[in-house]
Amino acid sequence: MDHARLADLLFPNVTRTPEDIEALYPPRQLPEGAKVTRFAPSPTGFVHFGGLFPTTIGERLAHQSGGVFYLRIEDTDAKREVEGAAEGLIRTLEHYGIHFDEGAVIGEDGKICDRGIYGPYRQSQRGPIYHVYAKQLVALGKAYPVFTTKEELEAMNAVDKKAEIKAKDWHEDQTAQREAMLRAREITIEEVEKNLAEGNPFVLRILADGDPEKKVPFTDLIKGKLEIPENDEDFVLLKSDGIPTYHFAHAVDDHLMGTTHVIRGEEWLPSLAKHIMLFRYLGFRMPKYMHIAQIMRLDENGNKKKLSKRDMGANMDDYSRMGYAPACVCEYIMTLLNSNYEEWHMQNPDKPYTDFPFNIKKMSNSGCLFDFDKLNDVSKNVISRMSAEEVTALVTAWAKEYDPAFGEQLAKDPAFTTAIFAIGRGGKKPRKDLATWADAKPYMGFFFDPAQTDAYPEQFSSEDIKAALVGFLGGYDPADEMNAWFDKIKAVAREIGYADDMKAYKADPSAFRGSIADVSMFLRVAVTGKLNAPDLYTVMQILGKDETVRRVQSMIDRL
RNA sequence: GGCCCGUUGGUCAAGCGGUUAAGACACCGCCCUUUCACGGCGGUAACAGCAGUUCGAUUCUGCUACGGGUCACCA
Repeated sequence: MDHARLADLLFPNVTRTPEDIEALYPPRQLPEGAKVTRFAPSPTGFVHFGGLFPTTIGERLAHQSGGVFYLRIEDTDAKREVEGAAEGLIRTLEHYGIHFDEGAVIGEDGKICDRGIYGPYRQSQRGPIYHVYAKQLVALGKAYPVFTTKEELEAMNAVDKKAEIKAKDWHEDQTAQREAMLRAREITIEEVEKNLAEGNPFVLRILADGDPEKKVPFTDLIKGKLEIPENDEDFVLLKSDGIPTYHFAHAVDDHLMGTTHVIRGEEWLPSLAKHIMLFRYLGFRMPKYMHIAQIMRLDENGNKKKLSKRDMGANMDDYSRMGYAPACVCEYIMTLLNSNYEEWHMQNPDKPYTDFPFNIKKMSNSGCLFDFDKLNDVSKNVISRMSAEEVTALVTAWAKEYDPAFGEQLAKDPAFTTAIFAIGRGGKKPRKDLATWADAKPYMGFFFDPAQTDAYPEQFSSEDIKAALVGFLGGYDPADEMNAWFDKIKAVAREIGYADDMKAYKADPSAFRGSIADVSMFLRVAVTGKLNAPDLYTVMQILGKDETVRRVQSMIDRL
């Protein structure tokens, strides 16, 4: 077989050499130790939690080391591509504070364009580059074409390959595949010419020289020392439309773009042998790899499953809908990423997570379960540290989108809303009422509208309650300091036979009709409509005299 | 089914041959408290199993079990 001739036959239009291409991609001028990482999504949908995870690692590693973090769009499968997905991906990532130094970006016209000199950053636009390397491999005798007729191709596209194999016996299928592969290798130059003349499409397959009995040592930055069986599968390099497969594009792009660290899910581990082979054939130096464990979820049977796109809690846009602040989600991700993050954060409560010295060694090598309880806890802490102004702005923005009527109320008087969120905020022990913005309404919605009123517990008579409320109204003076205000409530309690001192009440409950706690509750329900609410004195202060009196009077009227 | 990866409490996890096996979340109890939220104190709860190496294994090795992943002209 004349490989050079075959190469010319297969790629008549490719005139450049790999050297020509290399010249276009000069080595990056970066400080010692700087890492170059990338996020390389296929534009087939939204960003999901399992994707944000490795992305955050890449971003941290690059920016922490003074390196480059870039975005490359792996749009090599036109069939699966979703219109507008790439733009959505970029916007979502931006929302979570992930910024790219280079790569595909959204231009001023809202369309995707390239920024940086290592592009193009969309694989669909890199066809000619891949073909140069493909031609080289053919010329070297390391790749060969496999032709199919158009009819065969259509038939292949029609069946679900994976389902088909699943139905078959694995062993039988693999033996058949192996035989077909060996046969395909024997193609002659005459057959190639004939097929080409007939216009039959071909895929380019690698000629694998590996022996799976032999293991090659490989060090993964997370998994540690691994033993990878050599690849003996003639996997596809170029599909029949001339577009590369992931494997081929990965080798060419990450080499040319100067990626130093590839961060990807551990589902890629089984194809690592292919990549090792490809880098060797191409004469490229391999980047370092980090294969990270998948985020898991629990299925109906209580078994762990990879968190995939369709799952609850997978779509990052769902978090926005649920009212999780990006800062909270990022914080949660950091706790999962590095086990010592929480400790660091407790010691540095005011520093942004980007100050945390992220360490690869501290990463877990087994898959963790997504835990909403933990997310909520982290989230409450993050929000409790925000200023009232910040909370007001974020809750209002969220509500305007997901609960417009409530959003209107919040926006009507920002000073009023801010005063509400200032309750118990600041200081050493801030309130932690909010895990999501959606928690705001049940927490403080009564300020705007005590629509639903909790019922008074049955053991209290309407007469007692009414007497307490009337008594309160009689002495109510909004100018009172908190102590004076509470003393008056105590006085009311005494008048109606309720204990004004909890110790006395607890010592002998039977001596009283109830306690000051109950009287406070009568008032709380009247004013807030709720059995539980933030500090009542402050609530009344914010509500103002007129509204407070109106609400208490309204309750009296209803009793 | 072959290959690969993994396995410390309900969850996330420290631990790198000798520890009373951290801590966080969740849960329970007590305290603080006019409710709630916060905070404080305490509690329940774990090295998948079996061999081997060793004076000594959670830690090293092997096997088994279980879980996960992968085996496309998808990434």
